Amino acid sequence: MQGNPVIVWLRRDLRLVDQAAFFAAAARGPVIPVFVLDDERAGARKPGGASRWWLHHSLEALAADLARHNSRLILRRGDCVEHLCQIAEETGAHEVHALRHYEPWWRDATSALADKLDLVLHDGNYLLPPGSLTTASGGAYKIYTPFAKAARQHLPQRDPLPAPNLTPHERWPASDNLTAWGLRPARSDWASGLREMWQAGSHAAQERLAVFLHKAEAYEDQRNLPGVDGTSRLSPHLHWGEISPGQVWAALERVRGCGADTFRGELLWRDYAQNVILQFPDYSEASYRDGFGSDFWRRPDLDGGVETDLTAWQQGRTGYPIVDAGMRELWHTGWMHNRVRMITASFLVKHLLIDWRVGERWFWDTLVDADYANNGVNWQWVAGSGVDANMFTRIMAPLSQSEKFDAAAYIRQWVPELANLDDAAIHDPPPLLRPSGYPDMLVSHREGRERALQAYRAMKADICV
DNA sequence: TTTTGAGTTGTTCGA
DNA sequence: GTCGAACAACTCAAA
Repeated sequence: MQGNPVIVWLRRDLRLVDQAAFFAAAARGPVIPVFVLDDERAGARKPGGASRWWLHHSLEALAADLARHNSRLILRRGDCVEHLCQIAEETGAHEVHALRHYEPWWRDATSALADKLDLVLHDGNYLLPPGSLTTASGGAYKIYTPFAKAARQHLPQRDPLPAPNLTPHERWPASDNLTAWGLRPARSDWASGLREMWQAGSHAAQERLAVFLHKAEAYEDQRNLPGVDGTSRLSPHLHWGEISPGQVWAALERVRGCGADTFRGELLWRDYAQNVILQFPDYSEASYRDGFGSDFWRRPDLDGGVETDLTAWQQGRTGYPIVDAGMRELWHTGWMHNRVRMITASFLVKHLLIDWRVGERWFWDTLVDADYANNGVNWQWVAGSGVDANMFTRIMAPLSQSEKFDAAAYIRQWVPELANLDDAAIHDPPPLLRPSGYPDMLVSHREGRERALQAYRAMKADICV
């Protein structure tokens, strides 16, 4: 029986297993999987360079997967509503199935499409549907801890959905050529470090999960050590939906010890961040709290040092070994260890007193796991400008963080000009041991800290008037 | 309704 | 070296 085909509209849910849209669509008729690169959509964040690289390879992997299921991946570029309507008309498809996404531009696109076609939305890229949990008084959660507590109580026990049984389909609509999209670097090949580190696609994601399950027990002890490969490195796979968080959660149920539980808490942070952007769609664009407007920060138009400080931070030439190691790891691999993300972000926001949104944009462009919700929530947390309480006056000390979390080997790996220094000297190389090629500190910890606190005191005084 | 307890990931200072 | 207090004081969630 060959009924009307059904479109599966893919965004960042590029998998077959535990993908509710595929599963439901396959039960309704022949499936036409469609991915539309809609990066000129009004209000949308264009994927950053590292994200585009990842997307290229992830689509390639999904297309190969679909080919093994006697299916295809239809690629289109432009307005997603127009393309989906056109494909529906061309093929006689009567339904579009898709997973829900909560970026403001996807919410807009979804409602625009629902006006024109029979759109069936499914949950599946989060543990619980964002917005489904409410406090006792009926409001949405704003703070992580009570949110996570409630989420743990409400999580359904369910097995991941199997891959869909795709019935062969004959008449395929036209598809773009992936390579012609030019998602990979055009001029200089900055992606060699990414290629060494990553393999996109759901098979690679499953392998990452399998590897991590063997060391999840030690996660609690090792996750904060940048020099140890103690984290899951699942973030880009989860962001692109190559693996479902529900499947990761279920797999971790079988691991004993508090390490797995701590990691499940990290998965809940993903859900929490979606709840935040659902309530505050421009959360990644503007400070949540008053006082953190553009006159709080050093202004590039008034302070010529801002531009050079920013460049030094981006290039990993701040003179703080742990900061430089992190920023170079990011540039080289498209990823940075979580502990070091905090340190480098805090350094930009507090020691350099540069608007967190500038740092957020850099991370957006350079991270393979760049995620609108996670990026904004975490930068605002570091900056102390967000819904969750992190005092601005808590200023991370990069040098003691570096020692505390044993970053010597990590620094040697990413800042080779310091590789000859011993453990005692490498976190804060004294002037005599500083190699000539390695820059002085942009600002001393004491001065940077004082400047930040001074700005904060001035802001508070201003608000109270 | 009012009150109370608590908030991912800290740092510095002085005893 | 280790410990506890101060930082500065706000907002949310739940009883």
